[in-house]
Amino acid sequence: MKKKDTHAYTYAYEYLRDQILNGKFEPNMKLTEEKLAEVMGISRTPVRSAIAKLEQEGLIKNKRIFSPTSTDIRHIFQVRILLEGFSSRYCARYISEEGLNSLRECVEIGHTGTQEEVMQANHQFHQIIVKETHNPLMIDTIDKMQSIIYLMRKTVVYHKRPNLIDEHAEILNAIASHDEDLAENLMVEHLKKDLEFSLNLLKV
Amino acid sequence: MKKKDTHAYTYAYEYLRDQILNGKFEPNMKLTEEKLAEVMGISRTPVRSAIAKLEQEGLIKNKRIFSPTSTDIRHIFQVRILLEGFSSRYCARYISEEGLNSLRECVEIGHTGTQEEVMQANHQFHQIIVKETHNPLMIDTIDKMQSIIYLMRKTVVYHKRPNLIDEHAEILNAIASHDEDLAENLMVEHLKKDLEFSLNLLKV
DNA sequence: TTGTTTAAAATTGTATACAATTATTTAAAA
DNA sequence: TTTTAAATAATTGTATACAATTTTAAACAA
Repeated sequence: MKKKDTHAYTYAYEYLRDQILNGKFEPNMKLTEEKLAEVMGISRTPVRSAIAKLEQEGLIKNKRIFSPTSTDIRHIFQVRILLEGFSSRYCARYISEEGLNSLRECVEIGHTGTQEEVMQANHQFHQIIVKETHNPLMIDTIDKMQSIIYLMRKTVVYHKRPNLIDEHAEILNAIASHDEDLAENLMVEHLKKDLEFSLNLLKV
Repeated sequence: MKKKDTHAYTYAYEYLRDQILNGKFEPNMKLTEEKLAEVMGISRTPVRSAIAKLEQEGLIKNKRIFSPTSTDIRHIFQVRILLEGFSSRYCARYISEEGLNSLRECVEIGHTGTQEEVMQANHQFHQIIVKETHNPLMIDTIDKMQSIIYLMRKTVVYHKRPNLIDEHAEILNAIASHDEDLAENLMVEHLKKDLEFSLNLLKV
């Protein structure tokens, strides 16, 4: 199953990440390097690197699968809201015409696409806004949260949260009309709704 | 020089970090695992881990010493200001009495301590405020920026930026009197001044 | 010169053996 | 029994050899 055109540690990273995100591991399960290495048909060394990286991203904590509590998720969103709120404000002031068009496309797909496409477009919409800050640290920090954000997004799209796409459209409008306060506020409210919607579902 | 009571990879991490922060390496210099391992008297394996961690913290980029441009530093502060501004607001609402006392102590040392103590107290002051959010991701994110922030702080303290401690005292007052807006604003302004002061000095 | 191709060297990635540490089990004492 | 201590097993940390890759240098053609 090992690909020849990529490094073993990349394979290990992606394999582990997918397994975790798709819930193939018991929550809180202990990961041992040797067993994983055997399953993947590689040695411990690349598995080690992969685990170290996933620890940095918060998917693994202390060699155990991290299954966030609702408090953990609230904490993650507290940071996310701060960074994406700022990014939206920044976009309202500085966004390029191409950026705007990309955002419009995402909203469009949100209305017409398949569930898989909507997932992707949703991700893109937020990604573009952050990228437009052109701040590598900002982009990177949000990037490292993506794995866990992905778990949320799946819930939201899969269970068809009401107004999801409409809210994107509103944010887009605020950005397009350079209304900084509105853009930030709408993004903050949008994310808070995502958060509460997901938490309610996860609790059931 | 290797300590017996700690892991080799911890030693490697701390050694490299210190060397970088104290400017012992050429900016942009390429780090090779084998040479570093030889210098430290350990094998490549722990050196690898250390480098990987420092890459995550932004002190190394692509196996090269990262020497931030002023644009890089502005980007870092853009994120820092966002997170510490929020934390100050949060403190103004929720801080504990112990927290307040710790902050008071930091201000006190800022007035009376040696340069080394002032450095430490300055760090503590900001650290406490972030810690009081009790948000692990927030704390962790700021933590990973510390290495680079340290470079700034050294400049600010060493060159005795005017009003440094007074501004801390004002922030403390705002927090103690639960004035959220003021606490956030003062922190934001405080950090912006740090930034500009450092950038001006570094440019000379 | 400049650019392209090939050979050599340097460096990183991976596997594996062994050492150090940590967790688990077993057995003895209270 | 319950607790403590010792022994054993499991796991992680480190060194090292070798393979794959990347970088550098050299040789040659345009």
